[in-house]
Amino acid sequence: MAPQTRRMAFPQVVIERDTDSERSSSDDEDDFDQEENGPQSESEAEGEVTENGSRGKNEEDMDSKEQRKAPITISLKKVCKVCKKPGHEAGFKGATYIDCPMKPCFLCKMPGHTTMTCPHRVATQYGVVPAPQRNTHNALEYVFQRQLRTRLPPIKPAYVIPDRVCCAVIRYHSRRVTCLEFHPTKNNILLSGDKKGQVGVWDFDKVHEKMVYTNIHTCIVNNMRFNPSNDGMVYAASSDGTISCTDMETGISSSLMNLNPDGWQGPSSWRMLYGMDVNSEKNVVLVADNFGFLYMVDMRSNNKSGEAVLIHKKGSKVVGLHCNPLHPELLLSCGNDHFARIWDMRQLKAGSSLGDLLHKRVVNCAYFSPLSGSKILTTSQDNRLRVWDCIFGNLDSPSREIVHSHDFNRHLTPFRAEWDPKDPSESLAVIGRYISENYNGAALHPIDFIDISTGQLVAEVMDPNITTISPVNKLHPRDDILATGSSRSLFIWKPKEKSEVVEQKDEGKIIICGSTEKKFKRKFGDGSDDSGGDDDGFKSKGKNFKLTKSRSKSAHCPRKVKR
DNA sequence: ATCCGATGGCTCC
DNA sequence: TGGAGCCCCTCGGA
Repeated sequence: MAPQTRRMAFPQVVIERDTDSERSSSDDEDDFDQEENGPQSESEAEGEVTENGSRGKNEEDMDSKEQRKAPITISLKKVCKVCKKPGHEAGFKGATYIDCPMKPCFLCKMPGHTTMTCPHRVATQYGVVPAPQRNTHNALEYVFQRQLRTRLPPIKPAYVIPDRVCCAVIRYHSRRVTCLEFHPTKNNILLSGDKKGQVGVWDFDKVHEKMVYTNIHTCIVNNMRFNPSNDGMVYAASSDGTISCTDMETGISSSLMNLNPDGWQGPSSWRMLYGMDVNSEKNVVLVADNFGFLYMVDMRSNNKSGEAVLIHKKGSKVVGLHCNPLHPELLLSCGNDHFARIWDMRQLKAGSSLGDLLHKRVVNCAYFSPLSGSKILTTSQDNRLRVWDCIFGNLDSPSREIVHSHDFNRHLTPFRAEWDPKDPSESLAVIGRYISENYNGAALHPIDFIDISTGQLVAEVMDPNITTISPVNKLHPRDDILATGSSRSLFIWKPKEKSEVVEQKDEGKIIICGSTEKKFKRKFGDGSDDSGGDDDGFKSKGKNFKLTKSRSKSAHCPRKVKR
């Protein structure tokens, strides 16, 4: 197979097909056949495995006869760890993952090919299902076209992609990061929540200062929002069943609501809060739980307002809530019942949704577009982003489906495609990628920038030192900055040219937190490892860590991935 | 180096 | 409807 290049605008990274993969079958023969009796056919090998697997009552007799005849030869023929059949083997060959050919494509879920040859991987816009031509000219759509569409400039501006890590805190959290939120007015403050319930307040202009509040929640922080009338206060919804309201300066926190006042009575009664948003027009915090219910808390009185409303299938998790930025009466919810739903806040009762957007799998998140609020973008575990171009039009099917790898659901924070809040054309979204690519010998998981109006991959950003998956990403509301939560670490990305011109005092710093500092010092290179000669040194208060820039074609990766 | 476990959703019965 | 068992690229700690 000829090497294939991925179609992309920026950065230019040539993906070389790992030649190991192409000779994998011959490798199998060479590496795994331990027989001394010469070559053996596939069927014989299979028979041998079967025999080993079904050793019955006569096994001792057979063994003794064979012992007398000839020395025992044990076949070490390996079987595929996925389908348990011999002849092929799924797993990493170097930094390239070889799929089991017996399974449907891991990326697009269609049978007949593997991820390696999936057309969506070779050219990502291949899988975009275009918007159907509809003739639905209703009055609402007419109003929308006249009043709202005119606010959007007809020509898309050039995208600015933050693609260089300018600072990072390694192991800032003690468990994996679950959510991020930029401060609404202070440009350099990033909030992060983790699986343990801790909330970090990171000033990425003062990288060395670590501030993590540990007493706010007892388990997963699922969503955070700032109080729109007091940006020193932040609300957080947690799987401990509480909404917290915390003063960012002091860390003093109060609980607005507790769904488990009697403590742990078993998993069937424990309520967890997932989706959350604030509606500043109506002065309420909206939260939803793992049993399908929506709750509202008045922000002025801090009292629960009204009764809980069943908005998704009873007993299913409601993972996302989003208030429309322009129409305060519109609410969008999504959950594990495979639906995203549009609601009228004035008529909130079970079964009265304005629209039900069906997905094939769990919906990780659903967001209105950030400026006009007239589009919807959802991330579903069926490896597809879905776009509805106009919420006032026909909602029966999405305008576009974009195949994208983000379906791993266990042990990882769910991936969420996030709008770029600065993009006036409302077409740029960012989302981490689950599947890895072989970038010059390292298996890296890029963060993708996708033009959701075309399905085209605008950019994939990665850094050779970030070998973990980055499911949590958020774009800055005003600056060209991307924040990433990857495992327990936080990263701040800026555009290359910009960060080279505007050097801030702590720019380019990496701080390693926690008890495993020595281990990470080795990993990131303190002179003792073979990380190559031309890395950029990042000096930070008496320590000297190295972090290589994201490179384009000449990218090299100091740390080979061993699997 | 290797193993293990925390975990969530899905399918099958 | 509910429980058992399964699962395909994790990640970090013992």
